Amino acid sequence: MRIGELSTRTRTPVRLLRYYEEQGLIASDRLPNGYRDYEEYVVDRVLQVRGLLDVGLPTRIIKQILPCLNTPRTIHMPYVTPDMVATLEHERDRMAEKIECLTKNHRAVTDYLDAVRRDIRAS
Amino acid sequence: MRIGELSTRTRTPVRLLRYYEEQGLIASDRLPNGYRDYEEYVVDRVLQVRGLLDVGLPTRIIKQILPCLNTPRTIHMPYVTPDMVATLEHERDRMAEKIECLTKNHRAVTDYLDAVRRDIRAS
DNA sequence: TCAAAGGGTGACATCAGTGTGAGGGTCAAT
DNA sequence: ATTGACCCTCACACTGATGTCACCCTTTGA
Repeated sequence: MRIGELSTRTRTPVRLLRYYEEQGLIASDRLPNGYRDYEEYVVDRVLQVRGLLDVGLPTRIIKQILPCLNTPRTIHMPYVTPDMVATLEHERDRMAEKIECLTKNHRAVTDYLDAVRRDIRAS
Repeated sequence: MRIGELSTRTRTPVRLLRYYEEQGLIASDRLPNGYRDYEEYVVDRVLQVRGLLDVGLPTRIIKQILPCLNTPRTIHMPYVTPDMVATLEHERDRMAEKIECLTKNHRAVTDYLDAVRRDIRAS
């Protein structure tokens, strides 16, 4: 598929798709006329990338996490250096921290909203 | 306490503390000589702010969420407009999405690392 | 065949969160 | 009285993710 379709299907500006490619987050073939040509799986990949960006991870890190998200993953195993393992472990821990932080604040906001609603109903 | 102590206790550059204040995320009194003077609770507040920033929320949003994190919260109730409630509900939902996304990817990375370790031990 | 829609590159702009440095006060210890 | 540590403001710079615009090519349909 060409970039326009990928854009609408992922609700992502064309500009960003090119940017993600520039950052090595997605890949594309080229048609004879130079147009980018994407495979079907790229749709999911883009959504994954956007999710991670939205959650606060930088492209640099996302690039390293991406191999973990492939199925079958056996293909990518031989390329893993101890260095990369360390990076991934670190990122995994950071993600855990973020989950904890978000969960805590999510609860706080929820509780607050509940209290507000009770307050309104009481008045 | 003065800004230096707050900085070391929160492991946050002085520059950022001033920035957070400029953005309305923390408050300070002033000593007669113009130095900022922080109350004890600001330490937690800064950590909260940093956590939320790290998780991808912009200061603009954090500012709106902060009232939810106060105890006792009754003091802040009267000021809540329906508009703010809507914003908070929206942010709460976005946080839930982020938690889900992070959890999914955290699991993926974890599984991947497990697989890698199995692979190494087998070789 | 011409216009419109879609694609390509490149570059500059913006915004938020930071870093950093200049230039200048305050205060405590020597 | 001076030094050094700490504080102040102001301001310019950078990075990363994005918006936007300029300029040119290709494909498609009236």
